[in-house]
Amino acid sequence: METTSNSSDFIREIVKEDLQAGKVQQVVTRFPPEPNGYLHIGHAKSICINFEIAKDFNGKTNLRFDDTNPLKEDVEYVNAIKEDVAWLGFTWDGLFFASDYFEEMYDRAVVLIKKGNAFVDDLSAEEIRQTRGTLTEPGQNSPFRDRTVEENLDLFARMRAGEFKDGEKVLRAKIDMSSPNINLRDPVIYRIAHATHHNTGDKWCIYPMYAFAHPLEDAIEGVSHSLCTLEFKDQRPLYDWVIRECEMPHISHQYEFGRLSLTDTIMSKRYLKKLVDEGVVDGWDDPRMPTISGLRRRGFTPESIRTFVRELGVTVGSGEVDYKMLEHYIREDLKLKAPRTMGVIRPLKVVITNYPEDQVELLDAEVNPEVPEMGTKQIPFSREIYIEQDDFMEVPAAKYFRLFPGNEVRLKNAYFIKCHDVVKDENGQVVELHCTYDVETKSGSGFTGRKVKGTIHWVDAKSAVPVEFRLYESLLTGSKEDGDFIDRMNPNSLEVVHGYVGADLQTAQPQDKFQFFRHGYFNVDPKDSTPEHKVFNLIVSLKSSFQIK
RNA sequence: UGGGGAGUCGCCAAGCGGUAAGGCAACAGACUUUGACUCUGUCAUGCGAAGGUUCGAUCCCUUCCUCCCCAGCCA
Repeated sequence: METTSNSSDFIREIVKEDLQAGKVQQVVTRFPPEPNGYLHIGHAKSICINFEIAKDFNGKTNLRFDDTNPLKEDVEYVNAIKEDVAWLGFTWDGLFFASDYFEEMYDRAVVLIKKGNAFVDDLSAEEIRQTRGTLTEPGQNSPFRDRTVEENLDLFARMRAGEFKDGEKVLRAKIDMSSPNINLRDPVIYRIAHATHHNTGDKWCIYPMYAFAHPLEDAIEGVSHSLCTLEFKDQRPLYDWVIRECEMPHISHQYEFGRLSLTDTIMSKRYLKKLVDEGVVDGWDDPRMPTISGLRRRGFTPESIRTFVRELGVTVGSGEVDYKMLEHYIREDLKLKAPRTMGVIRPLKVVITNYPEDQVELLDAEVNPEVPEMGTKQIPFSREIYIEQDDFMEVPAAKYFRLFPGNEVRLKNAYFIKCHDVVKDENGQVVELHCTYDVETKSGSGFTGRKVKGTIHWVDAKSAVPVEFRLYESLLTGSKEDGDFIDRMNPNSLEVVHGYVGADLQTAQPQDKFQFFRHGYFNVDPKDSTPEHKVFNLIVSLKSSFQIK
């Protein structure tokens, strides 16, 4: 279930005003990822904002790869990003690469040089850093700042021609070394990198920097509202400077919103990559990862993510959202979509001693009690079943109304059973229960003779399908005060358990989602699940107000 | 410290001078063949602080405090 929110936000207000004032004829936004890693839930926010705002105003949205740094980028990432955006449910109007515009960017840099607004600098990276000044002190002009236009033109052409080594020269914008905004202190706009680019191969050995390339990309595509996160706020004057000084015919404007943070969640691409590279997780799509592909494998739906993001709103605040809020939206979505079924995660065998030895009966069960239209199915029941270990206590805790010696409970969709004997192994561990059932209490029979407090789930032992359950917790524990990510890794983020599901799940397919009664929502793992050995990923557990004290 | 941004319930977030929406979480109760769902209640005399303007301020002014971002030839 996806909600439609008609609430506005400060960006939509700006767009509305621009349209009304005639400043903008056509709304064009873009999602501009750098293909240097996989997309995560934070990017999902940006994707939703860009696509949905454009849609609200009958505009267009481009998917544009900001591939200006060949050292970090790879086609593997561009393919993954395309898949993730599409899976989230968005269709881009134009598919572009910053590298499509390298030639024009070069030409615009030449325009800058000719106007005396850019110069080739021989200073080393270290020297540039040292002369940039500090937060409180202005920087110093480079000794190469006053080279003639002719010399700059010649040097820049030779940079492109490959006459210089990496780091030997850069092209810098000539703005103001004493600006209180450090981004305006003659920022580097081109650097030399003799590296093979995933798109342009070895055609180029100089690459534009983000601050120079991004505004040009937007202007070239006719982007009307360039939406980015808050940390780019200080770049805005530079963004406007580049478009103006490069004499771009279309003028784009940048607006910033607060990025998404989630509790106990790593949102740093750099660190996520590290987890992948070091094998801490099973790749970018490990179900514990906050990546789009990880959430997909975990079992989240695109609708739940979109609704979550929409309900978050668009603001300039920078808070940390409770992961419980994301969980709420996936529960809400799956509540009406996921078939109900029974699975026993930690099995305890129960023998129903008064049930005929070789009898098997089929019981009716609703596919989803909340959605009668989903119909019913039949599940087998016989003398031996498995129940959850947690659903039995030899010495019951306070307010415990599940199974214990002498107590009667309802078996979901089946009969009342009462526990008579407890079988233990040599260590005193309970290994089996002997119960009796009451044939009159059959589910659906309308029996009202007596009531029981508890209903527990079960799986018929004979037809049970052994499966693997993967139970997840967040990758991090504690809070920021507890240290860096490395100190906060949760050792229990994955627990693998072997149990049983009913025969009705024999045909479950990868990515099928179910609600196991009284447990939670699970997804059939698409990577490790086979027809013979099914793996179920815990998406989110059901809420519970009961705690054994 | 210079520049930029933000401070409304535990979290997110409306509010745009007329007397604090909503969602998440939490708690209490009802219902229950999921201790789920659903339903019903409770949950900021208060909007970072202190002054001021005003009949009236979360919204305007002043000062102060706290947090986040910027000193990559990353994006």
